[in-house]
Amino acid sequence: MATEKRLKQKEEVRNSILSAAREIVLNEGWQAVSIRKIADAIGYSLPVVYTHFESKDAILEEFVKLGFSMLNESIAATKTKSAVPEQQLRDMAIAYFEFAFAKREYYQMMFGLGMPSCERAKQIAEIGDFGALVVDTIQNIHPPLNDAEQVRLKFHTFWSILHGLTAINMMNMTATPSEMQQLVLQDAVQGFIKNINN
Amino acid sequence: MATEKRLKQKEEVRNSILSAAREIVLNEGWQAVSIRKIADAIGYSLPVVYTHFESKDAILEEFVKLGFSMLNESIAATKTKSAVPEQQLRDMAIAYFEFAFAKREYYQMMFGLGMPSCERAKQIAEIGDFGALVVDTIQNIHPPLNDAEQVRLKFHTFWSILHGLTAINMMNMTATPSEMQQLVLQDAVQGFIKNINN
DNA sequence: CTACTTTTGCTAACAGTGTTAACTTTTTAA
DNA sequence: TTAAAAAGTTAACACTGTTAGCAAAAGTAG
Repeated sequence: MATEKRLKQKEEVRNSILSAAREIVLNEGWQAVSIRKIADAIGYSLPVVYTHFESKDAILEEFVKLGFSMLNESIAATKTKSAVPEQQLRDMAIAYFEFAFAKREYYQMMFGLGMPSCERAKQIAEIGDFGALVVDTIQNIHPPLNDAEQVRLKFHTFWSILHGLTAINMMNMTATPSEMQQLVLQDAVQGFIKNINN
Repeated sequence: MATEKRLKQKEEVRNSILSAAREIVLNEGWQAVSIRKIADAIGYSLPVVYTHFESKDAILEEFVKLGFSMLNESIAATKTKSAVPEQQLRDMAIAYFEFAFAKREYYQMMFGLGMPSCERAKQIAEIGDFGALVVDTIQNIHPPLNDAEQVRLKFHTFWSILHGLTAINMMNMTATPSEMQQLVLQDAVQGFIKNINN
C-alpha cells in the first residue's frame, strides 16, 4: 500500500506550509502572511496550499490553537510550583503576561486578530483548556465559592484583567515605564484575589 | 477672494469622505472600508480621496479620534452625576462598557485595529484626554495616593480592567450570559476600588 | 506492458485591494 | 486673452485571496 507513504508526504507538506507561515509571522508579523509567499517558500505553486488548508484564515487559526497550546503548557507548568491557590493565581498571571510578550506575534493572532472572527472562538478546544486550568485553581481557593456560576464569573474577571493589562501594554497606550508594568499586574491581581470572596 | 469658498468646498468633500466611510463602517464593518467604495459614494474618482487623506489608515485614524471623542464626552457627562470619586469610578466604568457595545464598530477600530499601529497612539490627543479624565477622578479619592506615579499606575490598572472585560466579552470567549456581564464588571471595579489604597 | 483512472500540480484568470504617475479639464489671476 | 495653478480624470503597478481548467505524473487493472 502506497497510500501510507502518500499520507505521510501530505502531512509533510502541510507541516512545511505551517512552518513557512511561522517564519513569515515571526519575521514580518502576521499581517504579512500571504498564500503566495507561503507557496514560494515551500517550492510549490499557489493552489497546492489550498489542497491542505481551506483558506488563509484556516492557516492563521492553526496559530491561534498553537498559541493557546503553548500558553496552556506554560500555565500548567507554573501551576505546580505552589500548592496554595492564591499563589498559583499570582504565578499564573505572571506566566500569562510573560507568554504574551515573549510570543507577541502569537498573542496578537490569538486576540487582536480574533476580534472579527469570534464565532469559532468557542469551538477551539485549546481555549476551553485554558479556562479549565484557571477555573480549577479558583475552585481550590478557601473558603470555596458558592456555585459553579460564580466561579465562572471570577474566571471571566481574571482573564479580563490579564488580557486588558496585556493589550493596553502592547499598544503602548499609557506612558507607564516597563519596569512598572509588573507592579501594575501584581496590583491588579492582588485586588482580584482580595475581592474574590464576596 | 474666492479662496474662502474653495476652502469651504474642500472641507465639504473631506466631510463627505468621512461620512461615506462611516456609512460603510456601520453597515459592513471597518474591514469593508475601501478607497474605491468611498470614491464611488462621494461621486468622485479614486485619487480625489488621496488629496484629502494621505492614506486609508489616515481615514481610519480619524475614526479612532472620533471614537475617543465620543467616549470622553460620555465619560465626562457621567462624572458629574456624583460627587464621590468612588461612585464616579463605578459610573464611569459602566459608561465605558456601554459605549463599547453601543458603538461596537468604533471601539474595535480604537483597539482591535490599534494593535498593529501603536506608535501613533500616544500622539492622538483624544487618548490623552481620556487619561486625564480618569486620573483626575482617581486623584480625588480619599485618602489621596502618595505620588503622581502611583496614580498613573492605578489609571493603567483601571483602564486595563475595562478594556479586558470589553474585549473578552466582544469575542464571546467565555460562556458568560449577557445578563451577568454587568455583574462581572461591577465585581472587577469593586475589587479595584477596594485595593486602591495599598 | 499497455490502458485507464486518479491524484497532483501547474498556469492563468477573476475580483478585489492601496497607491501613484501622467494627462486633461477647469478655474483662477495677471 | 493668456499663462499658471488647481482639480479631477483614466490607467497602471504591485499586491491580495480564491478558483477554474488543463497538463503531467503516479497508481491500478487487465
